[in-house]
Amino acid sequence: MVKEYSIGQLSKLCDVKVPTIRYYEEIELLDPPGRTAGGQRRYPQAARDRLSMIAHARDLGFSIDSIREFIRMADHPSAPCEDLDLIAEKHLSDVRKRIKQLQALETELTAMLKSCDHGSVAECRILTVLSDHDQCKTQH
Amino acid sequence: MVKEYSIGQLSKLCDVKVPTIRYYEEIELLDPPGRTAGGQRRYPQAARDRLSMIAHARDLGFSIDSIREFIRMADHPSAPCEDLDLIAEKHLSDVRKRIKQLQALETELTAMLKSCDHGSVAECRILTVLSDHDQCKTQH
DNA sequence: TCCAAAAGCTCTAAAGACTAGAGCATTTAA
DNA sequence: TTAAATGCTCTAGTCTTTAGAGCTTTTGGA
Repeated sequence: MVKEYSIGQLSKLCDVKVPTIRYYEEIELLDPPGRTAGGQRRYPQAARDRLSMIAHARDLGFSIDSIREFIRMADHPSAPCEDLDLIAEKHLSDVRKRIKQLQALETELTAMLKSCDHGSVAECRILTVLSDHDQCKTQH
Repeated sequence: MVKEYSIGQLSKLCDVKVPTIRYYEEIELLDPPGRTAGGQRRYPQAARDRLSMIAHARDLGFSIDSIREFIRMADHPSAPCEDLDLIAEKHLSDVRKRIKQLQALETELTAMLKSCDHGSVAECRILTVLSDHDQCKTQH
């Protein structure tokens, strides 16, 4: 007998709030699950995997649209190579851009913390760094 | 005579859309500027600096509320710097976590592209990577 | 088996951070 | 001087969630 999950169980397992799960169904990011005689949702294991993937990708900062592409990719592993290649490449460059931006941000935040040596705001460079783009250690 | 900017000039200089500038004024992130006889906004240099700071901070991922804190502290320069420090620290650890996650994803996407190179159909591991935390090269 | 509590259902509305459009007024530059 | 560009306010929409009201279904213990 196959294990099924209620929406609440899925919510806990994937750390996604119940209304969010219903929202994902509404925007067709999740397939509509089966229902009990009383109308309650019952999810198969596959739904758990997918929701977990969505949650993880969201956490990584991917847009819903990007996730739709991931899903499309995953659902058609036999699609022509060029198509897959193109989609993957687009996402890879996205990921790399994101990493670069975050590394720039890391550098700046580290510099801010270093210069903010628990003095008063008068000497705190966080505000200076934030106001003046030329002060940035990196481009973005 | 002091240089003043129209809202459109400010928009171009700071790369912030015109309605967004008005929105920032509405939520009191920007001081209401002076007006011409005809009622158009005219911004002093200081407004440009502030908007530039706000835009930069938003770009770095700070929330409006965090920015409010920065501004509040800028207006009270004798206050201790620790609060500001805390905000930056919180962001820094967040940023580092995200960098690690994305680097793991980059690895997977690169592998996918490689397997696509020989004209054969890629075995799509992206969904697995995204769903299964245990598969990740790094912790998060 | 019965019943209260927990969990689920739909629907509406809000939050945060913008963004777009309608319809009109003011500035600017040829 | 006059047409184009820009600005004004106001309303309403976007996207991704999240919360609440009011009702129904499930579940677990007596």
